[in-house]
Amino acid sequence: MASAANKRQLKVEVVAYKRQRILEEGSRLFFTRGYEASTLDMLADRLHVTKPFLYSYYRNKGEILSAICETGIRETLEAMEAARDTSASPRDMLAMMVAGSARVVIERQEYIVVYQREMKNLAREDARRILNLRRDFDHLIANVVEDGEHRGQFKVADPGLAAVWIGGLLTWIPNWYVPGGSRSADEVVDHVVDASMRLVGAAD
Amino acid sequence: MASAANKRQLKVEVVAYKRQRILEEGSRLFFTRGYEASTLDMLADRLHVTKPFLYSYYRNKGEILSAICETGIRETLEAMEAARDTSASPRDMLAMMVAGSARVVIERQEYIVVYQREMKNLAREDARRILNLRRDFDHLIANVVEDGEHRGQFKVADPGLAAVWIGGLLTWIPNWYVPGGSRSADEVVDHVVDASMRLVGAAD
DNA sequence: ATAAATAATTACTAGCCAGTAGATTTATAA
DNA sequence: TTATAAATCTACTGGCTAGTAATTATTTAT
Repeated sequence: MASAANKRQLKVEVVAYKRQRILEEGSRLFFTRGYEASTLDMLADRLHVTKPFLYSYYRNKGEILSAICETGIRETLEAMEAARDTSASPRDMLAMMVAGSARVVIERQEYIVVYQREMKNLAREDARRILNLRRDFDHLIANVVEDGEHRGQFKVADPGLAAVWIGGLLTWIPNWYVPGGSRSADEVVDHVVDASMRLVGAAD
Repeated sequence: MASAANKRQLKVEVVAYKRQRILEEGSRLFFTRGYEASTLDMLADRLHVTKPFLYSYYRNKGEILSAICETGIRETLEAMEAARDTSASPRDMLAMMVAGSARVVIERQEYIVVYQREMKNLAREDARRILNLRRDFDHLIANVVEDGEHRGQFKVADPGLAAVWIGGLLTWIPNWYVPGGSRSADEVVDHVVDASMRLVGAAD
């Protein structure tokens, strides 16, 4: 039989699950209708609950948005960090970083698009926190590019700018990639990696 | 003294000017506050007029948005077409196309950002019309890339995809370029051209 | 079983804003 | 001048939605 401690534990998990489901449906809804045009009643309907339910898991509408934005950027960042904590050469490391985050972008299209499109709707402080994550992201790329440049594996005029370009390519994916379309996710990943390599002037 | 015909002519110009001013302030407003968060009263205030004034120049709020989006994409398209109607080699033509549209993107940041961010708020038909302009844009690039590929000036696996990447670079500019910042507009243009050349594998 | 605590709901309000009807001012023409 | 037309404004409303207070249902603990 379940102990009191186990029950408490389960309850924590259930709460976390509910919060996550709200974000999932929320990202889909905001993705298709836009943040402002989406009402909390719509979101509640999709979850087969009511609006006050949402308010017992998030303080307000803005907090749901900020959680979505943060999830999107944080997961791509984590994919990059995983590649960084490797002893690969700059060239291979950059390829892994780009491939890893491209996969997250493809998997989490809705989160990424909402993040990019609706950031201006964030409260001051949330915006600042999330912008910092974005900065970390750019710096991670810039560092590898710079490292590769010093070691003669890349040829770029401005590593910071090259990092921005690569970030742009990644963010751009949801604008043209259609899941279930003519190109597979793996093909897309390969293309982004190839394009990134060209941008940093990696030798073939 | 002015003839009746001249007066009529002047009036037409004045109407066009007023419509244009509405778009200018509107793009600035929508750019900073977002479309949905911007009210027509705010827009009217900035123009030192009243809300019904706006309604005598545009049918409704959505028509103002669609006019802004269309301006943004149309001007970049025109810059590209000007380069296409040249007898330059694919390499030079692509460079001119990218440089020209990059200049428009920089000059018209607000229009471009609003176009990209708020497109989902467009009425069905407006969205379709503007999407077609966007397609023309992509095709123009794709054609030059393909041409250059055949003539051995470029080296790309998929010209259509390369065109999408270049479109992405151009659209990405307003996300990081700060007018009056450390990089001049001309530098930015040069960098975009350089990045595009790398993406299509143009020989140095 | 039953009391207490937790979870979720029903039913509401307060404020905002796109859009409009009708009045008023300004320009044009006779 | 004065009559007509054009341009603009004042003043309003109807619908919508974030957020909440009070109620009911469901767990949990004893």
